[in-house]
Amino acid sequence: MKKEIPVNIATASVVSFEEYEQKFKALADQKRLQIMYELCQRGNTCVCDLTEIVDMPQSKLSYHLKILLDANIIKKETKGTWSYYELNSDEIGSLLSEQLCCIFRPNINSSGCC
Amino acid sequence: MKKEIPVNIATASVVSFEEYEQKFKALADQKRLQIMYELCQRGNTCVCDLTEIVDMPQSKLSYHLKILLDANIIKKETKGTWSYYELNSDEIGSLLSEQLCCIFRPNINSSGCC
DNA sequence: CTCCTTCATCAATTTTTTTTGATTATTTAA
DNA sequence: TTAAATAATCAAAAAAAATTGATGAAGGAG
Repeated sequence: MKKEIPVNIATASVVSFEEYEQKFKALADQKRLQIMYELCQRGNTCVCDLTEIVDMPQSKLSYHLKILLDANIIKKETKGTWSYYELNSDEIGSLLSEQLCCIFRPNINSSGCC
Repeated sequence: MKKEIPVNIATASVVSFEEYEQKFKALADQKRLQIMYELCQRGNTCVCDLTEIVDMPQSKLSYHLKILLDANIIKKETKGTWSYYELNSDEIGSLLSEQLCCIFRPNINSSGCC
C-alpha cells in the first residue's frame, strides 16, 4: 500500500551500457549472425566470396560487415584489392556463453566445449 | 515478416538464427540493459518501483519489459494489482559469458566468477 | 595510360523500432 | 458503490536502422 521511494545506489557506480548496446545490436540480426556463422566455418574469408555464400548484394554485405567490424566482433585484413574478414574470437568469447561457442566461436574444440 | 535463415550445424541438427536475433535484439538497448542490471541488483521487483528506479514513464517501461519477457530474459509474477519482474538467470547463463555475469547474472557468486 | 575488379560509401527510400499520451481492465480501498 | 492505483495496450508520431542502386577510390593487368 504505502510505497517507499527506493534509492538508486547504482547510479553512482558507473557501468556504461553503451558499448554493450553496440555489441548486442551488431549481434541482433539474422543476416549478421549468418555472416558470423560462415566466417566461423571458413575462417578468413574474402568479401567477394562472402557475397555468394550469404547471397547478398555487395553494398548490403559491406554495410553489415561494417557494423560487425565497428563492434569489434570481426577483424579485417586488406590485401591489394581484396578484403578478408574473420571472427574476433577473443571478443566473442568475452561476450557469449560456452553454449553458443559451437555456432559462433571458432577453434575451441580443444577445450572440449563442442 | 522476417525470413528465417536455417543453418546446418555439424551433423544434421538445424539451428535457426531467428530466436537468437530476438534475444540479442532484446539485449541491444541501453535502457533494457539498465533494467536488467537493476533487476539483478534487487531481485524480484515491482513495476511501480522500477519506473522510479530507471526513471521512465510507465508505458515506456511496460514496452521494454514486454520485449525482455518475450525473449525469455526476464520472468513475471502477478500479485493482485502488482506485477513483479526478475531476471531469468538460466536463460542469461545460456546466452552470456561468465565475464558478463557480474553485471547481468544474479547469484553466481558461489561459482567464483565475480 | 586505360580498363577492369574489388569494395567502401553515399543519398533516397523503405522498414522497423521507440516514444508519447490516452485509454482500458483489473484490483484494492473507502 | 465509488474512487484510486497498477499496469497493459493502443494509435499516432518520431527516430533509427536497413535496403537499394549509383558513384567513387584504389589496386592490378595489359
